[in-house]
Amino acid sequence: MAIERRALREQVRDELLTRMRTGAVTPGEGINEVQLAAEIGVSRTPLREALIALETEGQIESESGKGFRFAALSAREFEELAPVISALEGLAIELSPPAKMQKLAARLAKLAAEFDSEVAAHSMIMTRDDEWHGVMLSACPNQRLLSLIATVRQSFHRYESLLVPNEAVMGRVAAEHAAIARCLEDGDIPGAKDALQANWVNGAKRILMQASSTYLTA
Amino acid sequence: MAIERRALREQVRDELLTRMRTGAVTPGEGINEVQLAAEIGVSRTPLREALIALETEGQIESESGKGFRFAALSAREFEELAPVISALEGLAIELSPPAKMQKLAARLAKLAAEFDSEVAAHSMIMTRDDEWHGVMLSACPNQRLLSLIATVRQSFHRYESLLVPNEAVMGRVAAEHAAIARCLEDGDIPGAKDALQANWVNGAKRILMQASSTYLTA
DNA sequence: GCTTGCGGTTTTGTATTCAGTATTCCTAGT
DNA sequence: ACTAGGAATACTGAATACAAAACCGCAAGC
Repeated sequence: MAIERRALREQVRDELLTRMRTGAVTPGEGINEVQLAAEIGVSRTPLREALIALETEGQIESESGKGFRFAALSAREFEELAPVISALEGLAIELSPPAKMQKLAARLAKLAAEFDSEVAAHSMIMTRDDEWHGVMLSACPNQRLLSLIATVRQSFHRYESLLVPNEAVMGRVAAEHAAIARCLEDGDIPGAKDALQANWVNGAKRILMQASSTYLTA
Repeated sequence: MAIERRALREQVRDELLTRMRTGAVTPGEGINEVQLAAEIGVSRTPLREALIALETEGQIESESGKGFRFAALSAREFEELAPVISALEGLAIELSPPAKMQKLAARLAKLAAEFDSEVAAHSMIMTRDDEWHGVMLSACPNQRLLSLIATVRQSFHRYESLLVPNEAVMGRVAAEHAAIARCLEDGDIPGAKDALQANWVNGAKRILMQASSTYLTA
């Protein structure tokens, strides 16, 4: 086993992300650095470093002198994220070698089918969704694009986790995966892109309608 | 005038960016924190915070224990950036209200024309290019998208600044601006997107061919 | 009654210190 | 001569300390 030594700031970053996704913190909430650092069990320095990293990713906001706060959730941003993700993932598919893509299609279809049957807990859905997209993107050679996608997906997942009922996510994910896999098996890249876009955008709309708007600010 | 008070880390970040763009540092070069901090005139803390922010933007790399280094320039990444930018900016155009877009078209055409005639220094070209794109994107309501574009453009500009002869940039920019403005005046969004994409991708290729590869690693 | 100025307190922003790790350079052994 | 080992050095990563700015409450004045 390759022993791994991760910087503290990375671990803190992950901890913060899970807290944000599990609802352990309320969106928009201000951050008291000493208190939070104590809670996590590190000093302020690595905490601040994690906060700064998350800030440039758009997950945390800050104001000079006022400190950091967890980014507020807004219906507006949620709707903004959908087209961005679909455009980026569509591009990723387009840039992937068609041959490789077609090979992946079978695996994707299988994963999509398994998905349906499985009674999945909320967190499990996310994990599976991430896994599926990981496979789909695994043929894309554009590293920079992949890293961007990862960032944006993080933001989106936060919304899904917090304000979306399980069944809705299930619905979006299942339909999306199946449709895309079908297109990819046929080598129909434009079709896959359309499916992606339709699912993301419509999915976001649908989700917003039934969202328990406890968290949303606007 | 609204008095502005920016955090030190922000100012350091800008300073680092200009150093990277003006070639004051060589790509891939390791960073000595104490030395660089002294040079800039701040302590290590805000410097590190700036470095971390730039790292999540992809402009700086780090390895645990080894510290930070300025991101190396690779032909590969340069080629990777082009399709990402064009996809994002294309999406931005698509999401902008057509009416507003058409209003902007005239201004864009005028700016593009001025551009040609002006004997522009290297830095001036960049400034004008930024300005032009700023106008083009000013009708896009998707904040998240705009912020992503800004980040990616930063990375791209670094390549252009360092390894591209003036005339080549001029060529790309002039052709791109004129073509896009024309399409937008006609309300031809798909055409504008195509023009964008063609210019970015071909431009990148052309630039790479004639690039003084002093800086490039691969 | 509402505003406004002041003192104290809390919290952030930055500097400094400490500890742990990588690197370098020298020495000793083959 | 060349390599392995180890001490010395330098630098990063994290913790702590300090300074400055923002918040809170209260009281005085309009």
